[in-house]
Amino acid sequence: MSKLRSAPTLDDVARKAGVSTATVSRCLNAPDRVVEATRKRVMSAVDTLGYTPNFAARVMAAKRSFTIGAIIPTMENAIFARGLQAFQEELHQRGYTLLVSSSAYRPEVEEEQIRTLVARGADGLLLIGHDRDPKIYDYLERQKVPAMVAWSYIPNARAPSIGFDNRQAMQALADRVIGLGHTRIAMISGFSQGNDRARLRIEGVRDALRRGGLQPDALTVVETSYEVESGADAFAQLMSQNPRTTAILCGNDVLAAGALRQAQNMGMRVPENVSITGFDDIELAQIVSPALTTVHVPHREMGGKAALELVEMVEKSIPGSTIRLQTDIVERHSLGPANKS
Amino acid sequence: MSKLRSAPTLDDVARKAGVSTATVSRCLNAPDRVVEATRKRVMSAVDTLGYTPNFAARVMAAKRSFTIGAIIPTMENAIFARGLQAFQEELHQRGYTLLVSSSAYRPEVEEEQIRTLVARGADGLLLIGHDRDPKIYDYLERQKVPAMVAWSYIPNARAPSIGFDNRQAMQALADRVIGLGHTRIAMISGFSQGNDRARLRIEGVRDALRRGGLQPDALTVVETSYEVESGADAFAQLMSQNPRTTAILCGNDVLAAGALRQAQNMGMRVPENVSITGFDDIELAQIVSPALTTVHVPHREMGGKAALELVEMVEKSIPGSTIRLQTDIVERHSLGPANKS
DNA sequence: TTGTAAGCGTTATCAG
DNA sequence: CTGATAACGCTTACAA
Repeated sequence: MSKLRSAPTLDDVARKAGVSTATVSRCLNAPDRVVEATRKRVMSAVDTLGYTPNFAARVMAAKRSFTIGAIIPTMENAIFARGLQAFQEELHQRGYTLLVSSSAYRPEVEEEQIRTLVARGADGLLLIGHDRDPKIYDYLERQKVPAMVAWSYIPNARAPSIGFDNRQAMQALADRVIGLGHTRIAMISGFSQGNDRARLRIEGVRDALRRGGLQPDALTVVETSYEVESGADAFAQLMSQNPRTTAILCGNDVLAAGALRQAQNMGMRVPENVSITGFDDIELAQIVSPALTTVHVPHREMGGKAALELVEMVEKSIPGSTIRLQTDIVERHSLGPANKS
Repeated sequence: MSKLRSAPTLDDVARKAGVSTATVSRCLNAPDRVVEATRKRVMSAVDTLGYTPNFAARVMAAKRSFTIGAIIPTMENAIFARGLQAFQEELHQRGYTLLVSSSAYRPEVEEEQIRTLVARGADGLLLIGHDRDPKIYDYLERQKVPAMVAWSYIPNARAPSIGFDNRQAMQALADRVIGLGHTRIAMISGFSQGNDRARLRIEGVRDALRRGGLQPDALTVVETSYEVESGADAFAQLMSQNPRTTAILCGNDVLAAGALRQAQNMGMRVPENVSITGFDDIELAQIVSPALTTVHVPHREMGGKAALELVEMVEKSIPGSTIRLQTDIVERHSLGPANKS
């Protein structure tokens, strides 16, 4: 009693090839465990029928989904795009499929999505940054779903991570700014609450201030959402608070692009009147003019290695190691010497 | 014989609440079909156990996955990001999860991903643009997986679509350019092969040329990949071919941003020496300077309505209707009157 | 309103 | 090397 025009099943293939379903299954999953002759017969049945295995059934039976989930804070700008693309390419090569969802920087949303992904049988998870309710790590451990953190390097954290030292990277950039003679410095950051990357970058600036003999506490930081518009607003606010500011360090390139636009709208020249720096080195950094001096992050390398590492964790049930990547400063044209006014 | 520390199942909940698995299932899927008292008991069992339904099992049994798949050409720039975000938000509200994958503008990859998504039990699919092997539509029909096309409006196509008339939209912009006195016009487009949006936009420019009494065949079009860098290269090429060109229409904002940068690198002023226009009105368009005159596309509206329509198609098994959205020209500063040199 | 039990399409264990 | 057959966890007629 053939179901009408429904997708062919293992059974259909088995019947057509005159073998058992077990054999068909083997042909697909362990081809070497079946003789050439039958394998051929089965394979031809497979594609004359246009058979595709039913995913849900496979997951249920095998208790593996060959699926990796990733939850990123946002898809609305390119910050995570390139790294994720590399991540997905690497996974694909290894036979895994990537499921992406975005949390809009909301911890509750992220938590819900983690649970959803786990319920869907994700074999492993990629998370951005370390900051989250410890319960989540407990949950993941109980469920035995390995997770890898990216975009942040923190050794001995709850989860292994691949990334760079946000604090040190930002400090290096701030050192440079200070070295150029800037003393009246301000910062535009993303919200640091629950965001270790943002928090550490602020700390990095303070470190540099301290090293440069300046008052770290005097640093004015405006925290805002990661949008161009917000960067623009923050810039205006900072400038009205202290018009003599000569350098504004931004938590990322998106914010910097906004600050830059606002500076120009206010009739200021960059970097002659005010210097602006970014972070991430996304494409945007090269598009604005003047192009942004920023911190280059090896996004593709990070994504690719994250995939490799996570797959290892999944397949060998090992803890996973923490990997540190280097960043470097790319000098373009938005940072110049302090204007001795 | 309790499996050690494995995720709790329906059975565990049923036992704990002293009811049958059927009842628990009902509590979760049709709460009104069970009396308040038992429902409460069940629900409390559910969350003391921290129960989450097993997705694969649910899909197998219900033959529904509450999952919608979307395949977009790229995640590397923001073209599809905003629309997709709206799409996902709307789906989420209706209890669906979105699975995204990107095909890197490669038809074979797209086809494979469509099959993967279907095998995973996607209840419906969102595809970008109409151009693809007709076999794919046949396949989708056989599998009874409804698909909706976005970013392009073409009535009576194989699949219902939501989008705008790419040809007419580009024509309107080109009309404006011509109205400003430009006659030596060139175009930078994405590859038009297998990309109806790109192809129709080129046609739109030709239409405008024709209406303006100019030679449509004389239009030089450079086709390239949708990257800033490519836009820059194309601009250089176009200018060396015909240095007297006064306006360059670009297939999208990314290309336009590249062209703009290249123009400036070559020491040309925009729009005084050459006008450049974009398409899409992504954030980028406002960030570059001069800001791009471009075609505004209602991305969020498109994404939101696509979700609504697709869910309807899935739930009511109806064909789905084709919806046309309006675009409009947003005038910023990259387009000016023709320079009568 | 609730329970019983038959699938759903694979994989995996055991025999043969 | 291949074939039966028992799970896997849930939904859903059908009965009670």
